[in-house]
Amino acid sequence: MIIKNCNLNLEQIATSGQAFRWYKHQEGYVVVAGHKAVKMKQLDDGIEIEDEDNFWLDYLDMDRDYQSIIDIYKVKDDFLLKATDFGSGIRILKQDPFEITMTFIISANNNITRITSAIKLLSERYGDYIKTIDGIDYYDFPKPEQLINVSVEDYRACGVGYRDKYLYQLVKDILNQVVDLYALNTLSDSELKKALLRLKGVGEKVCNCIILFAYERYDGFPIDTWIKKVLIEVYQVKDNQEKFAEDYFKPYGGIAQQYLFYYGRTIKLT
DNA sequence: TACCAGGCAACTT
DNA sequence: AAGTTGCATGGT
Repeated sequence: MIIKNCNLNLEQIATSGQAFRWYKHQEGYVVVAGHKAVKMKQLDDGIEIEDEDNFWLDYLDMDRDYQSIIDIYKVKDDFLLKATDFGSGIRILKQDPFEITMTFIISANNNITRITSAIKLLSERYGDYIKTIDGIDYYDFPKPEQLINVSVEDYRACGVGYRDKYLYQLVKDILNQVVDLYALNTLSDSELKKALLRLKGVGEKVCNCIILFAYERYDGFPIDTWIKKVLIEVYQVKDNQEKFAEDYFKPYGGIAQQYLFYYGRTIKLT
């Protein structure tokens, strides 16, 4: 299918730090999501996906008008003007709660390369085989049931480091029906955050990533090491960053944050 | 070698 | 309540 939209850039989405299963492939990307692996290619005024499933329209959040959001932020200050221009093709993907929660537990105090490699290993070892595209095999992110016999050491062997025990605990809690990530979407923002913060390995930052990328809550503002640099060097805010961000970047703090992250990380502040 | 990476849990004060 | 410290691991 072809999707025409000017706020839709594959490379920007792939490198914006929200998804770890977009693989550069020939002229475009192979994207693994929704138990599928498909080729996507950039066009001048949109993208082409080698698949007809309407799942992708939802996954890519095509019902939202990102230009109207950019228009809100680009007039707030010069840095946001540059950031929204630079990342005008970014969209917030609607991703799977379990995969996102596991992924962002792994992301803590880690770098994007290692996170990507750990997610790939987990999928190859424990997820369903999906298909082979141009000689490369693609695997689904494992479902909790497929991780039932995976030990703390097994997680460690996938390169997740000391976060192994957090992953193990999360899967155990899900299998024992202590938590149901797929039932949390009915909760209010604050109740959802409280439920997620109870999980080991999930703190304020990871929680904000999870609610933004998997629960369509766009006011969470994840503050990581890059965003800290932006807040300090650009906005001169060193203390009470959460409070400042919540106020200054509303009402789509999470989306604004994504522009700041993508731009700030690219221009390498300091 | 020391520091960093989409921070967090556990511990101390 | 607020501040400090250790943490796996590969890259620079």
